[in-house]
Amino acid sequence: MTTDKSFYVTSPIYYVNDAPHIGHAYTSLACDVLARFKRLDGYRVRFLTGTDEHGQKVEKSAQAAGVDPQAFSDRNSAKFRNLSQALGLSNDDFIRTTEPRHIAACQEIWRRLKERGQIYLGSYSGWYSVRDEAYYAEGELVTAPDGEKRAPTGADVEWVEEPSYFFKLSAWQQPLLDYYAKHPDFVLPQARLNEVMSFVKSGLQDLSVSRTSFRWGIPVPEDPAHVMYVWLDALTNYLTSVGFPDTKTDDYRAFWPADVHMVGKDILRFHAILWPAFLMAADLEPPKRVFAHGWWTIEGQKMSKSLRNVVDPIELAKKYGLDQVRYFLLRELPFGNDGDFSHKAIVHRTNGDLANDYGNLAQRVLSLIARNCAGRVPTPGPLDDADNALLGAAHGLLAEVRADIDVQAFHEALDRIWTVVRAANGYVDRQAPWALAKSDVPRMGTVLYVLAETIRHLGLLAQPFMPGVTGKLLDQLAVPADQRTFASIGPGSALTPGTELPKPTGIVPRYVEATP
RNA sequence: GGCGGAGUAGCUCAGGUGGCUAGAGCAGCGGAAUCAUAAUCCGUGUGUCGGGGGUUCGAAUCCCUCCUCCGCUACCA
Repeated sequence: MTTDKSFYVTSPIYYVNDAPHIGHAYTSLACDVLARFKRLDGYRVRFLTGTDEHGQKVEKSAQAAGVDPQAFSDRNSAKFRNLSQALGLSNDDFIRTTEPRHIAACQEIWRRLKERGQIYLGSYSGWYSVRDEAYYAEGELVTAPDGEKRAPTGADVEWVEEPSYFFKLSAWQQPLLDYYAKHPDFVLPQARLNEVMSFVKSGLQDLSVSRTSFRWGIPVPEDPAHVMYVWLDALTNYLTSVGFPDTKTDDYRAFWPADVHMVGKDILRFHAILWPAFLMAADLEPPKRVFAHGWWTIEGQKMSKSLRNVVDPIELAKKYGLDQVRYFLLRELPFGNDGDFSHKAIVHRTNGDLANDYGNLAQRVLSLIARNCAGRVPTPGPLDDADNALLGAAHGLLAEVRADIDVQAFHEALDRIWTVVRAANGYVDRQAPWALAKSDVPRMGTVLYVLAETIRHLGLLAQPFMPGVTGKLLDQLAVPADQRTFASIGPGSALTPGTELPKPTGIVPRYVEATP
């Protein structure tokens, strides 16, 4: 399908100093659902993910591991690439900040900012701990019993100054506030925009955007003693992927400004304040939306290395099934909220919603057809009110789900689809096609046709969330590959009576506890 | 401390520009059915809508106040 509609969604680039965990998977899956939905809805889509590889932490971790930072980054970046594969992500690009294309983009952004007088050389001063190799903010310091200021780690701190380039962030306070006012949906959930605005209102200071204290970063053009501040480096990846600094390319024109930057709530500020400020200062357009989602606890506990409860998403997918994990993460809680991931919850949720409601609906309908209609799509007769009500609900779903997806309300979208799943199960019981098989065969055909059409829609619409399960469902309805986009929603692409169907098999297994 | 959000059935939440007998899912209880993955369907909630006060013919929904919880309050990412 050709179209002039385009959609650009990004995950953050993940820091190679971390091991992939459920939080990374969550962000990426949300992006993936958006990307898949928009593709099915006729958009030209670009979904970007990747890894963030510069910074003092990486430099130090590499040192500790006895390898050079590039080798360290190569190794850990590969873990995130594997994660994308294991999750079945449909990303169109995987960017690494150590790639030449990205270094070029960053240096060009820098030049632009410099030319436009947005960056100046000054000196960065602050409380520095030699032992921790880190600066601390005034507020973080603690006063020791002897009256001396100490780092929160207890280390000695000293007041030091180093030369640094600064970005005139202070100049963008009002333009940012104007931008927020003009784009009230720039940050979602809305409560997060309030936080961002109050932060900006409280006053912005110029930002140190270069460092001389370590080397693992992108050299500042014409002053290679400095490397760029990691966030200026990292955020620019969103531009790199669409071809920047070449703003004339097809990709750049189609995809910039980005439609959604999906981020965890911890990095919202960088995306909602620094990033639009950098862009405006470079005379580039700010993104259309930043969505800040919440965090998962594990069995009621915060995930942490020390608790050793860090969940490997690949293991989860192996244990529960990839589509089950996808469904659970996006259905269990309002997107944006924090939630708890527990074994009990995912089993309850997926057995109840997926196996019992969704999978079993498909199975009962398909096997009724297999047994009573010689395995062919039945021929419908006249439709009564009950038939029209169910079909109408199925046909009307797209518009409603689309509205939910457009504000990243994944849980609402799924809830809405499930109202039709439940309605369909109720319809099966009330119509009792197994009884009609003995009393009124033509009516039975109508009922089963209505049901087949209904599950076709339920299959089409759930594709972004569960590509595997829905693929099996659509296969069993003999829906051709080219009739699986949302263009096939509605009666225009209805199943053709008489079409031969494959033998039905279950599409979603129940999770059965291993008996000890 | 400052700013912001939230407190609604056992659980998770929706509603909230004031006005149908306050809703959904799950759990529980009762029943039906037997096509299906022992899956499904139907029925069932006397809830102080956090407490108190106020405005109003009428408030979960507006105002005041109190209590509780949560988030944000910049340069490791």
